[in-house]
Amino acid sequence: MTAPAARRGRPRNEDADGRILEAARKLLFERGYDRFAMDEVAARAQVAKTTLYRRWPTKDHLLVALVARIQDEVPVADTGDLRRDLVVYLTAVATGLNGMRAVGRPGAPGDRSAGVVAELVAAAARHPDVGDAVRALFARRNALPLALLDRARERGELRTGCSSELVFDQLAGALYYRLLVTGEPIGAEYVEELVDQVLVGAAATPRPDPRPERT
Amino acid sequence: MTAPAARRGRPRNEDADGRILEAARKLLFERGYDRFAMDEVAARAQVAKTTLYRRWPTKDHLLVALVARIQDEVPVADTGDLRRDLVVYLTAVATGLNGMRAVGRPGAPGDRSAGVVAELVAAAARHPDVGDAVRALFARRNALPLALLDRARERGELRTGCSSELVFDQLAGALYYRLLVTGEPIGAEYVEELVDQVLVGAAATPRPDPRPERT
DNA sequence: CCATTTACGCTACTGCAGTTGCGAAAAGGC
DNA sequence: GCCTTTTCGCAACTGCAGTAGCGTAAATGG
Repeated sequence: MTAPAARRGRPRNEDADGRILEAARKLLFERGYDRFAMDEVAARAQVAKTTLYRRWPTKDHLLVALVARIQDEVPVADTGDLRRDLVVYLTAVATGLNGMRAVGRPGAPGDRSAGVVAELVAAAARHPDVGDAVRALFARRNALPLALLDRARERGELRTGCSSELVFDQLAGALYYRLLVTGEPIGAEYVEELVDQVLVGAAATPRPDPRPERT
Repeated sequence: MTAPAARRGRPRNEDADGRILEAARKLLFERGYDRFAMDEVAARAQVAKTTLYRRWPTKDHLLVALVARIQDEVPVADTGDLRRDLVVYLTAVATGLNGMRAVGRPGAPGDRSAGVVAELVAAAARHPDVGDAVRALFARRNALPLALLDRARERGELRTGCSSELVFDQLAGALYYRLLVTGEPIGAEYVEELVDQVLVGAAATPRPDPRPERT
């Protein structure tokens, strides 16, 4: 796959890629995406600006390349306990998202901004190819939790007629909706409530109400 | 509330506001947000660029003002049938969102972009005050469907212990997640499946499976 | 009438994304 | 060794967001 190919002309300075991405990463975390200047990335990476644009046609493209690289692998537990596994996974996602809020900003405590994630979404909307890349990124990231749901379905724990995608949309959707739209914080309690609520709707056996508070 | 106030200096040309917003609206729909130049808005509205910036400190601010103005009131039916009312409302929202995709773009049929909505979200993330405005916008828009849920709860149709906000997060979240992240189209069937699924989880009386397909 | 206050238009400026053109460097093919 | 191909660095450029300074117009208060 990673064939050297030995093409015709002067070879690319592969070393430069790393320097650029590293410089970009630092600059992004220092300043955030808006005060992130391509000229300065080039300067810090000891590279001409044109070289930079030969690799990533726009700033947005560089951003997704950066995020794709940084993206810490969210670990997926698979203990067979669907509820617990989902809570673990979504909590990790929420923690990551909360961390993305403050990237490159003065650490205001009441920060309700979606930070880098919002810029990523906007970049995906601006350039079709960036959109494809972002979707591929998410598909890769979501493959494991989706498999979790499929396996629970095979064990007979989920209703037939409700697709795993739909269930996952509800879970991830609520999280991203909070992050991107309402801006409300996403705490651990919220994640648990959410999972419980969604699983009530998705479970095959009518579960008892997880929070029986009838007085 | 709309006191003339009769302040001290030269009064604002209120007429200009309308001209600017109208010119901006047209330009936005012609070109989309990225090829939308403030200079041209000023030119079309017969106004100096500085005047423009005296009213909206950034392009992002002008955008939200524009969207807040355009925002067609989504009608809320309240027939007492929660499922039907939610489907009606969310379908209207989905239609609106789908319409937002193509704004200012060559009408590519397979358009997966989130268009203006993504820019709105990014703008909200960039400027705290824009974020507040956008959240106020959504709060206003969502007040009625939330009331719908509250009323159903009063009728005893919803489980205790699951907040209306959480239910609404699942519904709206799935829609926005599809629009902004996965980019998948949001059809009428999807909305119905979603509502059914969420209501199974939220209903007080354990509903029968809405799609019994067990063979 | 005149001073003050605020809005307007105009021009010129900075900063940054992205482009263009060109000469030089580094590889392969012969 | 020479030609071709591709990358690189450099410098100058366009386009647009946003700003600054300044003279002028339109209102209020005395």
